[in-house]
Amino acid sequence: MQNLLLNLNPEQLAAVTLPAQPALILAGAGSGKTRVLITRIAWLIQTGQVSPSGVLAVTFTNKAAKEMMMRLSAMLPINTRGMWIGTFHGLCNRLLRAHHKDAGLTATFQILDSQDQLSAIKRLLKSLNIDDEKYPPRNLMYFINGAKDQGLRAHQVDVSDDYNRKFVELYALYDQQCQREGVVDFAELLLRTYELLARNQPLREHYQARFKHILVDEFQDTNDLQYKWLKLMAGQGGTVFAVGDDDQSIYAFRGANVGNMSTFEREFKVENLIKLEQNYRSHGHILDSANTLIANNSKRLGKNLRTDAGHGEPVRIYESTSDLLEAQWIIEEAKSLINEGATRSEIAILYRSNAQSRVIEHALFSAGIPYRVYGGQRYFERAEVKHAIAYLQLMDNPHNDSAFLRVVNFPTRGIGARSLEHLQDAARQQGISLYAAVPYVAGKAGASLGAFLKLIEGTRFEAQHLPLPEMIQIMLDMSGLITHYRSEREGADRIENLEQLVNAATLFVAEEGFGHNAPALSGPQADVLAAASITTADGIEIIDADARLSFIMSPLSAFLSHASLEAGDNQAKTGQDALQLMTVHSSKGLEFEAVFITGLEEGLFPHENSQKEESGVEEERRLMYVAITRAKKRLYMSFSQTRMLHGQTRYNLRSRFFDELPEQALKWLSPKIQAPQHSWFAHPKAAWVDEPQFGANTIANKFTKLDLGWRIGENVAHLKFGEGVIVNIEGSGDSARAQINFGKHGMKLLDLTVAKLEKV
DNA sequence: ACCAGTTAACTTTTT
DNA sequence: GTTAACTGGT
Repeated sequence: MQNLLLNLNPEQLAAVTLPAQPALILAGAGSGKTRVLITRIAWLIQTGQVSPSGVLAVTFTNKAAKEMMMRLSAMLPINTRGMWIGTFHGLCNRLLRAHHKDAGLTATFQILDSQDQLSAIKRLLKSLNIDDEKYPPRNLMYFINGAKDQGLRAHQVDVSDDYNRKFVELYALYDQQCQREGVVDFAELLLRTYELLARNQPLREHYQARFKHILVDEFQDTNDLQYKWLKLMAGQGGTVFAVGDDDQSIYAFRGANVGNMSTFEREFKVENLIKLEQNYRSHGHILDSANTLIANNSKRLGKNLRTDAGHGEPVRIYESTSDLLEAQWIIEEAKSLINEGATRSEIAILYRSNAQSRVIEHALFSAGIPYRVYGGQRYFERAEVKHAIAYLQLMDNPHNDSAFLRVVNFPTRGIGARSLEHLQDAARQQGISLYAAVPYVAGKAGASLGAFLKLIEGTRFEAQHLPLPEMIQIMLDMSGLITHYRSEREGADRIENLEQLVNAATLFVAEEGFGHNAPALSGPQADVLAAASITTADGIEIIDADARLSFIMSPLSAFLSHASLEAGDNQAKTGQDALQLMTVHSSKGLEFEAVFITGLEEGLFPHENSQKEESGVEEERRLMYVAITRAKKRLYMSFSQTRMLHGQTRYNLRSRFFDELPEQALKWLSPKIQAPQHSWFAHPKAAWVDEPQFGANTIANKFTKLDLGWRIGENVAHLKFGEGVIVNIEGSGDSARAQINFGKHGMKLLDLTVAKLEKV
């Protein structure tokens, strides 16, 4: 038996071996948070305090859940497959499948991803003849998800005005539509499970008794409903072990509530609060920068990272004149890093928003440097895969109208808008699904719809007793998808993706233990199965949800939920050693030898949409904190005076975050403040490299427009508004006015003859 | 049913 | 500058 506790620092050791009481672990970036969480589970099991089936470990991403399982099986001789380790949504899916009747769902209920949800909402609005200008589908979706994330049903939402009343009404109708179609959205998975457990006492008590230890990763990212869910699962005296970092809370925009950390502390009467402040990732100057920056936030639980690694190199800061040059500079630096022996995949280029990647990609492409962009389209989100999935969904649950509409005329089979209108009328009249309404449509339209219905039923018949991969192969052939893409010019990739679906199914069936060669249970996990069926004191039989999908649903249902819950790899194909490009958000949890944080400009980072409220700026600051703490040895930050955004040139000030960094940790590679007479000529390098790109009609000639000595792009200072950049000048002489970007004070139009402006 | 041409929008993102 | 969604013509 290996000693799990070796090589833990005193804080980590204390956290791992805490008594069975509620605990909050404040774990800074790079402090070994995941390690503590996993070792805690292993230690609890190894010391006999809990059996593997008594552990509930919740994460936010599938990646994190997988990593946890992998590392846990490396520590202990157990099969983690049957354990309750997963995402909130994955675990809820399992519970709802096992108890679908109690939850008011069909056995084959299907899960809508955000795309599906939006189209379901659009469909709803259309069927109700509601003006989607007045009630934008996207807003309605945010409204519904926001309410659900707080644990509120339509009738529980406070109505403030008529506009809101309509939203609430539509929320209720949306839920009815989903119920009719046998589908649930992501938020519904959680809310349904919550309601199931809240209402069903025997079930609740069963799971509360079962899960002796509940462990939560990234606790700062929980929303209100997830917190309530955890509270319900834990019950009285439940032991929740929450690990998180309030300084890394960057998902408030999707409902995450950092306040859950202090609420948890209060409501669970947490006596065990441990801070992990020893950082094993970054050198001193980098860490100092992170610490000094984040100290500007007001609402913090308080934490300061330290390292034994020494100061290391200073943080390098570069000011560029244009986004193009910024990209070129990044590439020059990256090149020299590689020449010095750096591995490409150990270099990351981070940006605030995806739109910024284009310039950088372009420059990398021209320079012939391999790179990888995270956050592209994922496998199960590709159109052709979505189509194939829709056929499978119809085979498993024909009342899924979204799936029906997606493929009823794809490949085209002569079912146009008119035919569908008839069908939708019939369905509405009868209050049934489109599939069920087909017999009610007469004439030519009825005939072609009938043929489609026969196709689905024929496919289901042919496939019914076959293993999942063969089932999918038959669907691909019979649906005509493969034939359709074969006739398309650029269909080869799509066909390959479709064939890939068969492979994915083969892999899935093997991994989830479906089929004949499912591994037999043995060892410490046997009790997982033993609990499969229990009878409570009241004589109510409970079918216990096992963590393995194969016990509670058919391979097809399981595969479909897998497709919705795990959209597939979010990163470009691995293989070649490549530079890593991603948003700051998607960099969370990763680390690199060298990091470039780019586009550090007012309006971009912090983003302009977040500047209205102080809490918004604080979240941006945490985002910046996350970005800084990704770097191990070398950190670059850059910003540009001009940038093409939405097709027009923007003049930005450098980010306020620069003023919040410790000067002694920084090294400015270019002058911090430029002499006014130099303006964009300030960098000889810039001017030369620039010439080819700066054609006669781009930025260069804009600078030639002089008025009263003021130039577009020039940095100025105003008594009241502080520093700004001249974005535009209109008129001339005594009617000249300048549009000036004052960063946090916003854009102002000032009369140049009146305003007291100074050159900076 | 399908194409081309026009228009409006547009942080961050996992499940 | 890009893209999705819509309009009008064939």
